[in-house]
Amino acid sequence: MTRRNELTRQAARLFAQKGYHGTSIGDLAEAMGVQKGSLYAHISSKQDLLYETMAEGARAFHGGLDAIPDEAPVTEKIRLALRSHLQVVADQLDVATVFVQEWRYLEGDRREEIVGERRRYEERIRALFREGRDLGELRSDLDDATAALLVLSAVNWAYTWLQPGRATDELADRFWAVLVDGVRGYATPE
Amino acid sequence: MTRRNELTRQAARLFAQKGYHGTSIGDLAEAMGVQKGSLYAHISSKQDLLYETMAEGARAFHGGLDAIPDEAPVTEKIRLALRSHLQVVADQLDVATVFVQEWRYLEGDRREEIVGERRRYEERIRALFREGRDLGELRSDLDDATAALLVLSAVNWAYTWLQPGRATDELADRFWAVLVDGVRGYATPE
DNA sequence: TTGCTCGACCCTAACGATCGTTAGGGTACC
DNA sequence: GGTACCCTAACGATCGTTAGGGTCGAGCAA
Repeated sequence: MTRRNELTRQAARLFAQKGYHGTSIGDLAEAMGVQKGSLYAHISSKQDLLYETMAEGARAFHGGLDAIPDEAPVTEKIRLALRSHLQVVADQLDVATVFVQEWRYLEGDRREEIVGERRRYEERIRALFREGRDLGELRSDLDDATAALLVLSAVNWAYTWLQPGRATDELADRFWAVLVDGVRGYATPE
Repeated sequence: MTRRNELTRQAARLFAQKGYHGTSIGDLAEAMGVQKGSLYAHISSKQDLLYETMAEGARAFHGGLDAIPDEAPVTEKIRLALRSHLQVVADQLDVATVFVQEWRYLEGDRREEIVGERRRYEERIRALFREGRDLGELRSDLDDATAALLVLSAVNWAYTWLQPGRATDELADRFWAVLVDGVRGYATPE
């Protein structure tokens, strides 16, 4: 683990804990056991650290979806997507936290870039529900945009309550069970 | 509208837009068309403004739930709770935004107070699902804690996408429809 | 009507602290 | 002789906050 990587990790941790603007270069230096001026041997600005954390988050979330097999049934793909997302949050809680709530402090082109990654990710999730309805694997009268929004919102909030120690996959499956069959437990015949 | 109230409103707006630490007293003064020192005729610290916004948020969210009739069926109560929550977010988007994502910058006792209000609110939602399962209005094998977590997470994220102009109640009902009957549309017989 | 007070509101000017960043020099290991 | 790493010391800017003084209209007494 190079010194540079350690700095990125500490930055993710502190940004997650106290926010980007709430974390000073001095805080970061203290966490590294170093004078604050010394950090500039590794970075050229505080923004660098934010951007790097965001880029790592984007990579992790997209990478998770990439592993989902194309030929699986849609409900299964949704289940795997839920697992993947929560797994990323659990494995890299700090990075995920920053990715979700500190992106607005990015400046310039990097901001547009990360916003684009976020949008692309959401679009991939939305596509699952659209596809599922079109293929007849989900109910024909499904409001797929709303369903996708429900799921995306839920997992985007996961960083606030997810405990990395706990069985994350099982939790994802429980989410999935509620989502797929609803809370009432019998379908309304049309 | 007193000058003091106008300041609180501007604070909510700026805190929502740029974050608590990202908003300076100078920014607030500029929004009020005043020199920054002048603000201290109205407040005694920047924290005051944050606390006040949070308190207003807590009041609004709890007030919404209070209007739900006790004797209604549980599924109906859940529908009304969804409507109420989204309505508060739509009506007071700035306040809701700050309430949801800036609470961690509160300091001292006020922080504990607001955290308590948040927890109490979530408990009221959880109770709906527990009660619904116990009364047999929801499926008997329902994981009520997970269902509540799903809903709470989804609505807590609403401030990021909700557009106050759009038909909020209808949107809440669409959420409810997905939640109640699921995306698959037929129950798995056990 | 005039004169006076009071409260609401704002000003300028500065305080000490902290911010992110830079310059220039030093040590130690490959 | 690099290369990786860290130091001290300071820069100008901005932070939240305070002190002290000023303006203006409403309310009331003469």
